[in-house]
Amino acid sequence: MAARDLQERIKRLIIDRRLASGAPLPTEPELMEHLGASRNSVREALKGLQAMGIVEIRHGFGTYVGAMSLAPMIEGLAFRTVAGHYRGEDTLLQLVQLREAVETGLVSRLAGRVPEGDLVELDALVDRMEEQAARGGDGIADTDRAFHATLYRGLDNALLGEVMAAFWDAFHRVHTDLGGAPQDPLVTCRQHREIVDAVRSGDAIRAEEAIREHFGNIRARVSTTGTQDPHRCHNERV
Amino acid sequence: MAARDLQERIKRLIIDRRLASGAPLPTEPELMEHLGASRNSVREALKGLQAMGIVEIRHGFGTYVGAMSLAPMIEGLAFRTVAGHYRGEDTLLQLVQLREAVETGLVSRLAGRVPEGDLVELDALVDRMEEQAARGGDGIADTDRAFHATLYRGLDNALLGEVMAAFWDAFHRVHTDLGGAPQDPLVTCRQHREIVDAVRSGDAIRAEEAIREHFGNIRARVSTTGTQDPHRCHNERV
DNA sequence: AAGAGTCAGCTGCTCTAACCAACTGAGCTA
DNA sequence: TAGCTCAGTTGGTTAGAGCAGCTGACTCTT
Repeated sequence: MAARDLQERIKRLIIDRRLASGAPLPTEPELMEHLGASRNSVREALKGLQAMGIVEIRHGFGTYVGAMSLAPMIEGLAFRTVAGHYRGEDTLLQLVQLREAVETGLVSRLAGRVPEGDLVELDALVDRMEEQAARGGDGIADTDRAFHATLYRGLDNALLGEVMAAFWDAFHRVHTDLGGAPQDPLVTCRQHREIVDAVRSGDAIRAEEAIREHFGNIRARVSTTGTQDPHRCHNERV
Repeated sequence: MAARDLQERIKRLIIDRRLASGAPLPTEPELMEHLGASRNSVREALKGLQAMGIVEIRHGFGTYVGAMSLAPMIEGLAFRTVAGHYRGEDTLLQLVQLREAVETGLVSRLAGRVPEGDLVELDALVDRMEEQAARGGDGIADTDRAFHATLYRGLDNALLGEVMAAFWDAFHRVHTDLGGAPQDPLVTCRQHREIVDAVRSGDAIRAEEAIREHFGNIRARVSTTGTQDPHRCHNERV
């Protein structure tokens, strides 16, 4: 009763005081008095808000308004996918399809509208990706993530970009946790190059096709990922 | 230190034991012993997991594996949007654009692929919507939600449908909380009818255009929503 | 014998009080 | 002046007690 209520009241406090991300919240004793609850209840409420990214707690320093990033969503999506996977569901494939559906829709809108500066940056990222592929593939995942982030920057909508990045993160994290088959770096590089070229040419159909082929490659890898016993890979992050 | 770790260990417990949604978790005393932590720490960890929808706590009954729905994501998105809005940011518009971008991408894929049964259901929903519009608009929001949910059912991907529904919920909740301008029911009905017809005809371009017009209408409403003082509408849910 | 009411026992919820650990900043020392 | 130390603040953790909601078995009534 009280706990749920406390969370709402703390949220209202943030709204009412127009607190921006990073702004300090009252200390625990202050919140205790302001909310008329015990320390324990206040802390439990804060823990819940922390899990939602609304609040950020720094030991020995204070409590602050959180970045409200989509990190909690990534957490939830990833766990949901891993848990479902181990119970024999096709959750990982669904996650890939989610990304594919959304990204094909977005890229056709992007075709021909990406600023030249971003296109140059994308080219550079693919260059780096090829370089990393030649050296064994170290750090290629980060480059891949940067590629997608840069691509969707042209949409001029921070939220949209964040959501795309969140889906990418969730997929990547689950895939590595589950010990999925690594991608062929050369094929991946070629596909990314094609995406840049297609977007630059302004051909929406071709861009969509390029994304679809890229995801077709990913889907193939996912399908080969069998259900492993979780006890066998205890370094996984869930 | 311990709290974050405890959450991970509880998550691993769910994974390792292959617990499905609704399965009972150990009681608090059992978790205390199993995890070697105090009651308080265990509870704080559970509160965090509860906020992420991973765990469901029922007073006087027990703790269970949660439905892992996207409800927490809705919560986070909604709060982020409301908080940003009151600080003068265009967060609500960004949320609409997110929906528009994603749904236009999906509907073009849906065109001509929706099963006849779903199409009939969509027709019935629009019929009901028109009826509700004539009677003053009561319950029209629920029908609208059902419409979008039914539409994307044809994608045959539960996760995708849930994400769409989550975006709808987040927008709707924020819009009502902020006391946004109500839509013109008749226009909305006409636009939904057009969407069904377009999808049935199999014309992807037309379907996309129908969705875009629908969102153009929504965007217009959003733009007229000024920043109100939160103290003036205390029945808002944040 | 069937039904309703009661109570014991589980469960999670809240509170108090004390101590531990991380960080900051003022003041001291070299 | 530069660096160190230490006291004070903040959150982290533990402990123990009592409150509150739910279940199921027991008992009493009909």
